[in-house]
Amino acid sequence: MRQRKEQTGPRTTGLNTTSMKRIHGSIAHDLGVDIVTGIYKPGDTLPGEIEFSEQLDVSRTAYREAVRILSAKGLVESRPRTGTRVTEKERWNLLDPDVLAWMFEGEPSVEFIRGLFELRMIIEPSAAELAAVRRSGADLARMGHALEEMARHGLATEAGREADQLFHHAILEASRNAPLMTLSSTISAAVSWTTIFKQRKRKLPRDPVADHRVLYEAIGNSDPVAARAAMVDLVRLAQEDTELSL
Amino acid sequence: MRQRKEQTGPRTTGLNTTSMKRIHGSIAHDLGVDIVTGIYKPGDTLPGEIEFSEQLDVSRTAYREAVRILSAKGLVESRPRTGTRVTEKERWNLLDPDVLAWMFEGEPSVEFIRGLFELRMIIEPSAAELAAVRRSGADLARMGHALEEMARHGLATEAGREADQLFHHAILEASRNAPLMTLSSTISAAVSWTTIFKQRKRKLPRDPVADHRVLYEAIGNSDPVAARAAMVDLVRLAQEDTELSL
DNA sequence: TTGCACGATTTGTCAGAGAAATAGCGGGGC
DNA sequence: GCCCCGCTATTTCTCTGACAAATCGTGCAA
Repeated sequence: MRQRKEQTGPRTTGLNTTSMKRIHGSIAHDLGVDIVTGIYKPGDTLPGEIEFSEQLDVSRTAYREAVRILSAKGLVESRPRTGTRVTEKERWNLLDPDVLAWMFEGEPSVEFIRGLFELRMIIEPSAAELAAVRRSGADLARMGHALEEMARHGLATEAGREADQLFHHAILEASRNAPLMTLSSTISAAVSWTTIFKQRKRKLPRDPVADHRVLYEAIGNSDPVAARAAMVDLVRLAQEDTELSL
Repeated sequence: MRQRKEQTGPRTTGLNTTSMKRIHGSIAHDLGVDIVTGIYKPGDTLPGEIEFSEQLDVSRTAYREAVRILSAKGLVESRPRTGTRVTEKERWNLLDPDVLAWMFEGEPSVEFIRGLFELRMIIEPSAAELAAVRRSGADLARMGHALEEMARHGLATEAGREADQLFHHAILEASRNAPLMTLSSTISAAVSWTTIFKQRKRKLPRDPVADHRVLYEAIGNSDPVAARAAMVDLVRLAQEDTELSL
């Protein structure tokens, strides 16, 4: 016995930062998805510990640890007597990798997608600029390798998408700015979303690998102005492409 | 009995996002601070559940829930047999409000402070630009009110600092971008840090309230270019001011 | 040398019992 | 009638003790 009744099954999504192998992890995942997709709305009270644990046939301990996780990400707040309630959206840690991933398990709203691209358009050009100034040879090598992978597999493949994320990640790393680097997963999510859309909805008007190469060379030449411009191009293209698909 | 032996006492810090009233909260807080300040280094193993709970005279339950919180913020990772280890810095959610607050309970490194200001210089001017285009009358009213408060109390006071944070928060809100808004607490931390420094180390060469007013009016006039410029001025000033104090 | 089984250790899960906090209700005083 | 205060019921919080599951390392065997 002691098995979860409602195992909703892994939805077809990419990477998991939280293990999710343990029960408390999968409960946190499921509840998290239900919250960010709006099944539970801000102000709603989650099932009480006894109620929930009996319904799903798990221990109160497991449920409580799951709630701790959600609480740490700002999604819920627990208090005696009133129970555990979903907090208002403004307090959610939307940039938390898990929360972001949970958002993408549903159908994120158009505004949210737009917001993410807007953020990307703010962050990445500056990151590219910094990277052009601060990059080391090792950074450059990583970018070059990712570029090769992209060229080899094409952006429509899983491997190509992975390489794309690696490329952008390498740029963030080269910016030598720790707070900026933590946004890498956020950027990745946006990148992934874009390329998925690209894959299934449109043919690209230009060769995206070539565009990446321009950026790569600008950073290689330690030319921050060109790097910023190239990144702006890159993001704008992705943005327009996505916009057409919304 | 059942009382924590080592209650390190509330360090003199500002706001708590996590309640910390409960035992698991204070354990998470203490451990979190110890991790981000480097007492536990990446790769280190945290005390085992039995060991820790006996030493501090708390239950395994409480300790485990604390570890769940830290794990949700990317600070640690638990596995059977090997124990709970501190993860490498790259995986920490530095933009998590709690993690950020914990960083500031110690003496953050110069690079980190610089990185934070760099991020602020990237984010806030764009946010101001967006706010100038999208702000509502209510947003403007909030900013105006915060401005008045700043003028009344001066930036050297606690009330003044609070008003400053409110002002910047209102701008983020007016940008109408959810992911951007979640960076508000990050910005706040940087703002708070700056003004604290200002207060105890230097006299300002210019009237900061007047500078804020320029920004406020640019946004009021729906002038994104002027708003960006004003915000750049504001952040640069804070940055230079802080730089001198490092 | 390589592969595999096993034992030891640590986290993971469960069950049950109180303790603590608190929202809401009701009674007493004015 | 209105306000303040204490009581009660409910929910989370904490503790305890037990067993399950995972996995690293060891040592044996092929």
